[in-house]
Amino acid sequence: MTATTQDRLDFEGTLNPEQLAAVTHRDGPQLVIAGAGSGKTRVITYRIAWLVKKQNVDAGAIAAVTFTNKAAAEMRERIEELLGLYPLPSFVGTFHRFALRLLRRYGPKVDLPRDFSILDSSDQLSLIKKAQKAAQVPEDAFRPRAILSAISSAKNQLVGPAQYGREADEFFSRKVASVYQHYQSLLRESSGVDFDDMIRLSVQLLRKDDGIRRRTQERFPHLLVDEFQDTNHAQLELVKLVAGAEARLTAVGDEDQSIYRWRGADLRNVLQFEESFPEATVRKLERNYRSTQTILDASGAVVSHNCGRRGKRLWTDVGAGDKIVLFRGRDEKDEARWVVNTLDELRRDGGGGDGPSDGIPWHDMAVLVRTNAQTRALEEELLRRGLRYNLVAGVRFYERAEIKDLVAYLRLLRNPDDVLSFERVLNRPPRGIGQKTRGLLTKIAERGSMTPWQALSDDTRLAGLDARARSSLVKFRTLVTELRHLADDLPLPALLRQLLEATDYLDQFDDSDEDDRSRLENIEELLSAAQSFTEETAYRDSAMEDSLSAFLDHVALASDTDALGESGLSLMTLHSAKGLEFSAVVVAGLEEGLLPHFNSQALEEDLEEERRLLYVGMTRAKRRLFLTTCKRRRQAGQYQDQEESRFLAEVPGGHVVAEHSPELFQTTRGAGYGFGSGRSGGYGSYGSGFGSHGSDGTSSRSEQDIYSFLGKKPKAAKRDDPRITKPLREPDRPANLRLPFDPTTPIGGTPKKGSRVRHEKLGLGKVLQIEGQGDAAKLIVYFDSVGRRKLIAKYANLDVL
DNA sequence: TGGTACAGGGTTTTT
DNA sequence: CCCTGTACCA
Repeated sequence: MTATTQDRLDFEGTLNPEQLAAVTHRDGPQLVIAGAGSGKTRVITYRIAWLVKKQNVDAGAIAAVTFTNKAAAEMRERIEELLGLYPLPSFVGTFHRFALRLLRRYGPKVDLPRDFSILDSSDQLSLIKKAQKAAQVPEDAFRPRAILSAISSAKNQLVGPAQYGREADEFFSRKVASVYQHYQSLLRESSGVDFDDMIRLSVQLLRKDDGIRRRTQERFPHLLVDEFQDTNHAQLELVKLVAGAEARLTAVGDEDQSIYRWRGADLRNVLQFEESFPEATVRKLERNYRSTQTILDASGAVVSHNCGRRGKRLWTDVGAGDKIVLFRGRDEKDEARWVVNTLDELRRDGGGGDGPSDGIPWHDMAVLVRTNAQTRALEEELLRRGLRYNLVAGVRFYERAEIKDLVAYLRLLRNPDDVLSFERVLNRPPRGIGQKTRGLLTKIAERGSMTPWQALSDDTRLAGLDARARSSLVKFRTLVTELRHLADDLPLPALLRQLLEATDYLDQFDDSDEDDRSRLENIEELLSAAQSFTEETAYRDSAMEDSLSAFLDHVALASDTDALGESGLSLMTLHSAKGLEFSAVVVAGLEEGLLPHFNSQALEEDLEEERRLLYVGMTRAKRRLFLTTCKRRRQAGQYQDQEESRFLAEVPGGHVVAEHSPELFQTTRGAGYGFGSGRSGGYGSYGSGFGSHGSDGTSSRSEQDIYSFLGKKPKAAKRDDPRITKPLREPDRPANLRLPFDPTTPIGGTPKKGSRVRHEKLGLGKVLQIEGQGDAAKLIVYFDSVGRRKLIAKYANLDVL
């Protein structure tokens, strides 16, 4: 059986010469510069297969490290395909999971408590605020986010609080130093570890303990690292320590796709690889299997304006393909209409008249934007046309309040001295322990230098509290104590159900309220996540001694993005597009201030990163690429005139066909300057397009009412959460929301209580209540399609029927 | 204690 | 415009 798999594995026949060289590389470190679409995952997985099958390396001696869970999962799957029934490498996972493994095992060596909790970014922020209070660094002068990011970059540079304090030589950094000190003690006291510390402390551990370092190196003599351009200093050090002197390391990356500088990623790790690993071999994969030559040349031309790169030239043998289309629109609505129109056209006939109709399905197309706010106009247009879409964004599952609450309960059951979880859960659901009682408890705890839980456990310490507060607190104590006993015997899903029961957690929600229903659904998904986690780990690892701990670690590190929907156009930021590909791609909003973004225009390094962002966007396209830009755009509520992005001038004119909106033609001097060659003569080439648009359009309505955005984002935006792998409901059909909108219908008078009304997007409804008067009035309307909504009369633009 | 009112600020985002 | 976070009142 394994023989068949083995026979199928034909390295020479499947890989191109460069890939083969990387896969069969002998000892010593190598850096593989893998251009977009050049098969880097294939190189990593085949190398592992090669090591195992041709070099007889024990699979258990291989560790493959990635950045995201998603990449890790994909890699695992593909290795499994290649290796068949061979045992899998003993580690395929993220940097943080790797670090976590070390720390769970050897934590005490670096002064960590046994059951430490992993803080997410909102936990971090609240701890920072506490630290600021303790350090007397006022929040209004020193924004917690700024402080946090300073501390985070210090940690990424492996600078601890003491060293930071020594080196802080100006005002701000002295404040940071002081908060950093306090923050670290608070972390310690609350048994917490943040993401940055997971790496930093692992490095510390391996540096200072020769035995553990040697054991770790012996354990993983073969190390592969993906997305090396995203590593920060601390991660590089970790790699060095694990690789050791032998350094049988394969690092794969692409400096042109480094887009996480703001998060500490250090391009020098790629550019100066040989300094970290002197014996290194550097290879390049330049053959591209994804895009047309036009797309490769154009994107390559753009990114060649960067200095910080090794340089490469991608090629393909699929031919030139269609030209890139540049659209200049009047504003973001105009842009959205054109984009949706053009893509719809493409869906129908594949576009560009080349041969028989081969439409591109919606799910194989994407619109990429720089900022999340840009998706709004696009969403609106898609909703208006009743088209389905996937918005890759939104609140992450494990960051939703109800999920965080329940997870905090679980964390508390594992470790009641986890102060953050304790405080989160203390009065949730409300049980009469408010600010005052909480403050007193904190004070008692501080006085005895203990955690709130320890203070709560000691009756004599509660003596000073008034009877009501004390009884609430004692009730809470009993609740937690009982749940902790249950936690010892019950399997996780049952424990969660008991927890919901015992806390009356679900009572806060009203089944008839839309938001509450979605919260209840989220809780159900958490339950099923716990269920499948338990089943899976039990199956994989029957010796799983502590499923609660394992689940909590899983939850803390989980956040697989993008289980992209089966159907529907994808809308996402350029950042979240990395690693994906689509037959047709639109990069929208090529304007100064957006791409490059305002805050990244000053420093050359930042600017280069913006350019790479565009490069990443362009190279997502397999066949068709569109770029759009507008004359003006509504930002933060106001229209602003926009300049075309400087990057557009870097796209070689010969690869581009320019179009512009007739609206632009009407309102500005002749558009289309700049791209002399290959202009297709302006509007109209995209068929059914513009004639109809002009008439429904912006001119007949004022700008104000166009932007009457209601309630929350459309339901479709909330779509299925990708992190949980249960079968997902289809996103709510925008068709529900679509209603014939007739701009000629006059607005018929003032809505009164009980009036039947019609809203452009929400459809028919009945006014339940009115608060306030005139334009400022707030209406509570019950809509047939979406239920209760609160609207501002002025913006709601309701038709009274 | 907890809801509702206003001010302020608004890249990107994984772990 | 929309979200968050804090201030104030029931």
